[in-house]
Amino acid sequence: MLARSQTMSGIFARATQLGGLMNQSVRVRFAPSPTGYLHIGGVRTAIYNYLFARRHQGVFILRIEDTDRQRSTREAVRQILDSLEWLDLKPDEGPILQSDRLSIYQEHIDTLLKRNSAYRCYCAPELLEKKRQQAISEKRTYKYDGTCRKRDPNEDPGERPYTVRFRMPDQHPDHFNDLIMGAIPIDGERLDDWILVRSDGTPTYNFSVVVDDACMRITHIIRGNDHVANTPSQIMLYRAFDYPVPQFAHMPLTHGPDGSKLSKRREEEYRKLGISVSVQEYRKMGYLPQALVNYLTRLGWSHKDQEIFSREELQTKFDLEHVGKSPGVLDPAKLKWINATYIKQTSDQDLANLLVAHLSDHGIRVEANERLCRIAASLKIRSETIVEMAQKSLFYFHAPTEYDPNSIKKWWKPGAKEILTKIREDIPSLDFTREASIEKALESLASELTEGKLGKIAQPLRLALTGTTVSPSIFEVMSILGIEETTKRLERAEQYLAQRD
RNA sequence: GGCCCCAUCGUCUAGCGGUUAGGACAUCGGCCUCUCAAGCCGGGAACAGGGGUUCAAGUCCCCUUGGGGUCACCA
Repeated sequence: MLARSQTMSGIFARATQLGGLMNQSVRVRFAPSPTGYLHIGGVRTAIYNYLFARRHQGVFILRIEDTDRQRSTREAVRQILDSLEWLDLKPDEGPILQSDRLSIYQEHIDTLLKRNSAYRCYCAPELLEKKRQQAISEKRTYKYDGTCRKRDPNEDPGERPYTVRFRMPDQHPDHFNDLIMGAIPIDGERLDDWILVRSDGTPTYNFSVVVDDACMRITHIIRGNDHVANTPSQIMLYRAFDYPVPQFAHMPLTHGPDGSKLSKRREEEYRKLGISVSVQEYRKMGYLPQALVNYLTRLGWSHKDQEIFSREELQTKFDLEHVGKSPGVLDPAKLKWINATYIKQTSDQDLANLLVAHLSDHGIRVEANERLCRIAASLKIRSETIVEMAQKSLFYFHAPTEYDPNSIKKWWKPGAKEILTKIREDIPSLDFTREASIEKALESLASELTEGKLGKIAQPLRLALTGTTVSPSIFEVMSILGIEETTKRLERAEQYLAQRD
């Protein structure tokens, strides 16, 4: 009874101090660990947090979980920042580094120790490992046996290394309420005196997360489903501090085509399928950030039948209620379709700007001038990615060095050379700035030479100009290539045919 | 293995007791057409299985099966 009222007043005091959690504005966070590039599943978590914050006029915080100094790198932090910026998911606060907050954890440990809610544990790691192995072999759930729990805190065990453990209370709630998953039972058997501070003095993840989330007054913890099992232990820690317990929303994980959680170790496999665990890869593969955000949001969340959402729509429509409970499988085909949809909506100038970088991968150095805009315009309905667009635009920059053999067989039958010659001779009389002018000329040529069949002229011509029989409108191609280049390519084809025949 | 979660077309999903089970991607036809696309029209394709509850079950309950997650001095 006494304990209960103390707890209640503790919560009240804290809540007052914080301005009251009830009518407090939403504060969410994304907390990746900087151990490599940003994981695509992490991106989805970031998006949901970001969108939730916007929807509720809340604050989106970025926190870097770098207590594992072995694996954390500055480079990884930079990559995370870059990726979030690319996706336009910039945090309102942060990045906050856990490694800068070590003293805060220390204070919290002192509090816990003082309250007898934690104790030092001198058990040797080897011994604990042995006990765990034994539990496993006996098919029991391993649980710390509490050897050091009963130790007198004032006794001096000397200079031996120790960890700090949480003194798990006997009483615990029988469930917690998850905004996505619903009621999740809490299994007391799984609650044990877990480690808060390692023997090297660094805080463990479960400990630092709680302290940080509480101190940053996070109201809603939206994170991956793989954290559900930790949640009960974390809730118990909030209670030990008399901190208000935030709302939890565990979102289903993103799976690979094989149906299991995406793994960074399987990049090779994924590559062949057109997917990746790394966000940056999607950028390299020519995806638009808005398309990726649209796809990732819609993977696991829905708004009736709508597929395409502007950022504004996402920010007003996103809600946790319509997040599904089952994992989503990454589907590159749908991602491509969404990307293609976004490409069509993107201005020629923006596409040209994107193209510049991808063309340089092909050794082509150009600027996003008017010509490149026209090239982009000619390709935008035919490209699912910017990479594909760049690939398809190559013929604009390089005259064909060879012609597709099958196409030659089909379209450059004897007599083809005469058609090409005729076209070339007509060129000086055409207005190349107007596609209609070219179209008119070729049509009249068709009625003269091929019984009005434009295809019989266009295809041999296309082969001469592009080296293949697939390209944007031939009139558009000629117009973009210009009189001089078109003439040159025609002459070259004629030469080729002259040699052959 | 213990614990937890999940289950509608191949994939993402709508559905919140009464539907010809809808949409999107993919796929397959057709139209359009200078090729390829885009666009338009159309087809095939799903409630994992079994018990209940109910006048009525994709929708509620239980079991089975299947899938996933998690069990550290990692995060």
